[in-house]
Amino acid sequence: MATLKHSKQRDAILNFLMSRKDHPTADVVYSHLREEYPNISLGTVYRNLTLLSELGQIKRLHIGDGVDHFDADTSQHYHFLCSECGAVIDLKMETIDHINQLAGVGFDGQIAGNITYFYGLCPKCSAKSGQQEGA
Amino acid sequence: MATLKHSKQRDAILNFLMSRKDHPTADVVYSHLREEYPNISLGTVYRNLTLLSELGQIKRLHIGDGVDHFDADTSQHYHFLCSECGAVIDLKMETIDHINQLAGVGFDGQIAGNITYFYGLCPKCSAKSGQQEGA
DNA sequence: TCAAAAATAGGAATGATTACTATTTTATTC
DNA sequence: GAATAAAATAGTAATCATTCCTATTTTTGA
Repeated sequence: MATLKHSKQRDAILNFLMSRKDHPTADVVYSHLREEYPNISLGTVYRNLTLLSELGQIKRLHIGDGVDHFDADTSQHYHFLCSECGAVIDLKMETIDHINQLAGVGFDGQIAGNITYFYGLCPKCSAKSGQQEGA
Repeated sequence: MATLKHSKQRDAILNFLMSRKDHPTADVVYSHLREEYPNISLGTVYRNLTLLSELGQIKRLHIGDGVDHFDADTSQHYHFLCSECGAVIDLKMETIDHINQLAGVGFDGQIAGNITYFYGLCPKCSAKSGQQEGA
């Protein structure tokens, strides 16, 4: 893969990801892309998602639910995972990179960064649970 | 599984985990346990690791390398993942739970906690890389 | 000792992801 | 615009971690 060649499928995958504020899995991307490209293969979706993340155009998220999620927003932000419905939501918050310093205290290696995500109840599930308790 | 019955295999799995300060995968546990129990099955290892983690006696770690790791140290601590050799190392550092407050600013859901791990070069790989640069 | 419940061994099944290959598409040169 | 080489695709097979299934064995309490 010396020089990169254009592909409609890759463009469509990136465009689809950019149109979403949730964080789709490869399978979700595949399902939606098939509406426009009925013959697109899951392998193509995976290959391009991997390629795009290696190019730094998207981020691959391992949030511990056993499936990779993808995010076209490459700006600095954090993720929240709803323990109830599994939704992955962006958190626009100040950086917490100062924790790297805390982690480095008394550690002889080099801390390059951290992976952090938050969990709990998303706004929707939080509202539901509030109602039920009240009822 | 109403009442829990004793099993030598489960004890051996927990003992093995407690004897290690790294964070073995199910397959590593399986390989070592086979020395003592040549007929132990991988299914038994997985079932007991899952059971023990549900009982809160061990922790299951998703560190994003595609394989689950297990940790018999259930006390508050953080983990470091070496980008070079894949080692998982304990970091004894002060709590960073204040980041939950930061994450909650302007978020309508409920933040219950965070999953955080650090990455970079472990002490050994850090030393090696330093030598090579110098040579 | 006996019986019921739980655990095991062994292997099959699942599900996400990657690998393989013949064909198609893209980009470049004439 | 045709010829060509490189890259991408579709479709499918393979891989790998993990879970599920079932007949047999172990544990435990009476």
